Amino acid sequence: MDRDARLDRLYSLFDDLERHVGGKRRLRDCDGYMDWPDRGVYFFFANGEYRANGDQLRLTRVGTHAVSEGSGTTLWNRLRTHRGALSGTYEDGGNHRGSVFRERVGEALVERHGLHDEYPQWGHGSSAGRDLRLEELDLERRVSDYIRDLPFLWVNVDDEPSPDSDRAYLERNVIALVSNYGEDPIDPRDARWLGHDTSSEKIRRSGLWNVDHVDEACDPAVLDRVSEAIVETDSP
DNA sequence: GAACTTTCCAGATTTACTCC
DNA sequence: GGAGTAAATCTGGAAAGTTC
Repeated sequence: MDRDARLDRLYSLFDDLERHVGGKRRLRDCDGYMDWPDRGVYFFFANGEYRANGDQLRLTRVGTHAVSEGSGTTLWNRLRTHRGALSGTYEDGGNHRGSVFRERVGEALVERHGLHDEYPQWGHGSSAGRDLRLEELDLERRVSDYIRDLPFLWVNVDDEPSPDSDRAYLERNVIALVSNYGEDPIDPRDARWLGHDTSSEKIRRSGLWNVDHVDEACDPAVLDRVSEAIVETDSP
């Protein structure tokens, strides 16, 4: 099976998954009281951007969590980090220093709109004080707007936290399969895709908001593992 | 050292249960 | 059904830990 055919099967599996869980969700419509699996892999799709075949939304980011021994982080814990704060001091903002997805989206917004002078510290360091975070709040809100509007799916993969977990395997190999980095592009990104403005060559060339695994080879067996995971996934 | 993930904690919110 | 209470869960925020 060539890469084209594998991608067709992957997206066909996403169609199955969507039917299985009752449709894609958006983070703006989700909360932690929904019945999320404790652990899993999530797939964000581009909003309004379709594959070359014209009827399937284009995958834009793959992620997971609990890939360290002993980790207790849940799937929702990770998703809400990407979603950002709903209320409080940083209402509708978030913390891009806790979510590389947020950081990369914000960085691309800075590039696209020439905001370097306004946000010189964006992405610098692993924490920031209150004053700096308030200065960055407007951009955090724009990032939240962008991410909360992306349709996403997830699969339940609840094995023990470890770098060798099934979650890590799925994440790594789905990224490797979809990535256009070093490949003849399949489903090339729309010219308006925000990721074209990031400084990360891996994001621009892979067509994904991912940096890790975009230049790796894909194990074809991952498609069977995705199929198995769909069966184990319930609607929240 | 940079990039990214996980942990911790205090306070807020929701749910479940009991009693009237 | 409504009020009160306890338990469970979620939240934002900050910083430490892990991996490469």
